Amino acid sequence: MSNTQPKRNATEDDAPTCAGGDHDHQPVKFDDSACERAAAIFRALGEPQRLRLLIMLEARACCVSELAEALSEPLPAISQRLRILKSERIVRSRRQGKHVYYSLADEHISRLVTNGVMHAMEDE
Amino acid sequence: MSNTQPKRNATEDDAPTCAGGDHDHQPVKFDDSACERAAAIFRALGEPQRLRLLIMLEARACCVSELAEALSEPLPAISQRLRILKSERIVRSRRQGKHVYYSLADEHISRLVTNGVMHAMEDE
DNA sequence: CATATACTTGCACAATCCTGCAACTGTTAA
DNA sequence: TTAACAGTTGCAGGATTGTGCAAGTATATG
Repeated sequence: MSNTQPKRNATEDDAPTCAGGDHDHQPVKFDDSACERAAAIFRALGEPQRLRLLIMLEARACCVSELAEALSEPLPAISQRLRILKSERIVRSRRQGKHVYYSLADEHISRLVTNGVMHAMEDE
Repeated sequence: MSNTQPKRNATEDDAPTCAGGDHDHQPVKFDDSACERAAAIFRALGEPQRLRLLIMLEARACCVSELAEALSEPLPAISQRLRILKSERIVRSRRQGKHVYYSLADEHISRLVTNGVMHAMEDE
């Protein structure tokens, strides 16, 4: 027998670690929904334009027109991106008179953004 | 054209990002390429299947067939995903006999993955 | 009420990306 | 060398997603 195989070569007598989806064991500490939720967050962070928005919001809360002007982009585009970020609970909006101010939802997000950009800067 | 917009001490000069300039204020210090690089990393983390792969690799290095079996997915699919992750320098591969073992590239990535999943679990 | 400002949403087009199958390369064993 | 195993890569199809313009809401002011 090929003992070159790491350890497991059973076809299906041994339940896979976290696949399947039939029953939840607890070999893995992450359930499926958390995995998908995390991926959704990462995906929302995965566009340069949205990320730039978040980087600006990390410094301070901004209203839409402010962001649009700073990034030299049409206001609807900014609004769309903020909408996506908000739908993932990455940003939070509060109305103040005529303006709607956006800010990062919590410290976790802030750290995620910072870590990602830091890593990118170090790496290259 | 009275601007009712909130105070913006910065001039109408757009591009607060330093595309070429060096010394800026302290609002945000990041260049465009870092932003795109970071977005690329986030995007790579932004698919549940890839993220699951990374979560497994966070525990220990695995070879492709091992991952394929654990996740009950065809081997080419796993290989494709690993290829994408490797192209972003998120994972690293080392050959050992017949097998190719993959592992997370560095601690930064590991922390990014952990933070993302943690956040997802807390949030929902 | 009417108007201007601030922002949002709908819709169509284009680009991107994921998936699955098949064929190909590389490595070990006989 | 051949055969079998381990991974990789190429190529459509199909779905998801970003973009831009236009029209729609919402709030404040005259």
